[in-house]
Amino acid sequence: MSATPPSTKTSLANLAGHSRLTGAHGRAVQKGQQTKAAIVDAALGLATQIGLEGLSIGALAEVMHMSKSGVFAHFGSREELQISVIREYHDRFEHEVFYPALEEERGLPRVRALFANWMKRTSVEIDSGCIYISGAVEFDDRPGPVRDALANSVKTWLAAVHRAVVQAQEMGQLHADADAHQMAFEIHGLILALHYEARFLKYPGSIARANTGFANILSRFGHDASASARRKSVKPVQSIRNPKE
Amino acid sequence: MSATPPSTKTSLANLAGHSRLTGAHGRAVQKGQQTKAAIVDAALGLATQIGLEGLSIGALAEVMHMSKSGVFAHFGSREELQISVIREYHDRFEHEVFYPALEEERGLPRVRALFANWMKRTSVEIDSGCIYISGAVEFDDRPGPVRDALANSVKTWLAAVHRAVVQAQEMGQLHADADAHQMAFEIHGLILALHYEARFLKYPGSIARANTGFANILSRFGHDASASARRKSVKPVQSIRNPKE
DNA sequence: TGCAAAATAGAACGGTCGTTCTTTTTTGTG
DNA sequence: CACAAAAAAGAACGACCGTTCTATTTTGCA
Repeated sequence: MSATPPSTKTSLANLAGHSRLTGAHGRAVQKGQQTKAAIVDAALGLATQIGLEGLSIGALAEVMHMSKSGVFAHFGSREELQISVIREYHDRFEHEVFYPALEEERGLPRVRALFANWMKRTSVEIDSGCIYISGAVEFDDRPGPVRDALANSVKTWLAAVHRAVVQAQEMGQLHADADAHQMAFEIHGLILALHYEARFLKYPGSIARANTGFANILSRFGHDASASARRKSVKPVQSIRNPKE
Repeated sequence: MSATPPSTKTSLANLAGHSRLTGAHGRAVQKGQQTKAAIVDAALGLATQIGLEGLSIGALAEVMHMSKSGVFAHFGSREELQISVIREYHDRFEHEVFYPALEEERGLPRVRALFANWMKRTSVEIDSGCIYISGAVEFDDRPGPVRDALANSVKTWLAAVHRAVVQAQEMGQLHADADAHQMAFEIHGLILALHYEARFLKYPGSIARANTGFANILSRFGHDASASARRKSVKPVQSIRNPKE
């Protein structure tokens, strides 16, 4: 929560490149970006614990040993701070979960790697909290740029999972007529149930259950073992087909 | 969100029965309980939308066309108000989801009914929000009586689902060696994924996916079709067995 | 080293929050 | 109808919030 490098690209300050030095009047920009990155880092730590909505500039300033206005000046608004936090989280998620999985070969191995990395991260977040989950609840029906940033970030990730499943299908490692969206949905559910039951309810064994659930999903959508009765999984349950949504 | 009857038992006011009339000095209690129930009803409506933490006495007073202190006096603290809301939600959930399913016969039919009723309610909550989900995020790591009330309520419900699954096992309608906790976990995941993807991401088709997922689970844990290769579902994935949690 | 620009601090603002008091109104029954 | 108890209103509190404005300090190149 604090060992990460400054990561330069914090946000929309230096639009035109010049990757360092020279502002309009030949002036270097450095210290600002640096402390801003440190602030975002601390803010991310706070936000994962108490949520993006709970994140207050006063508390953040205290953690940073700075004045409220000093912190505030870096962002110009609380919303921009929240968005910066989301961007930072997105980047870290990408580097910890997504990119490493790309080094596994396309198809089932990559799908497994994506889930394994996701699980690793979620296991940590059982203690720390997860912005993608708490943020979803906080910005459920609160439109605006923060919600958009959050939703886009999540959608990008879920699309990556879906894409990996489709690739596994194309390579003949999963049933060709299986529904990749269905599989991604069920995997997402496992992660959410893990987070809920382990972090909130403190149920032991949740991590093992999520892993087992993933194996169960693979064994149903894969066509190795026992591909007998059901293809394309099963029809929806008879009784409830709510026309809504 | 407002058509429900007063439901008398609001909370810890009239401990000793006398189901109506006569306080300590031979005085009837009526108007108070009545408006208190109305306040809780309105509070529940607000809390499902903006969360238990977002629920403010000022906003609630405005909705009720009352003064802040007038509303406050009924609860004595914000925490007690939140707990009252949780109790009210618990009762409604019980009456809409749990009790009706008890009229189905023990075993698989009751499991199906529980899930169907749960889905019906969740489908509504895609628009309104759900306290069990938002509250879990808000009180993740915030100990206290509110968290306890919420967690106990959820645990009661999840235990009921688990019990129904075990009964279906005992009646030979599911694999005897299947893990009932695993099945309950996966079902819970479907509901959470539905809520997340439909309410936050606005993905269409989520309801159908949750229903399909349930059918998939049944077809794996049930022993009718294709009970070939895997019993007790599958072993956890090899790579990640995090000792934590 | 001087000096402008950038970064930070400090004080104050209007607003909302939960809560506490005191006062007024409403209620229900003897 | 009277009258005490219950319910509701009203005003004020201290605390924190995001934000604005002005002053001070720090920074980094000429």
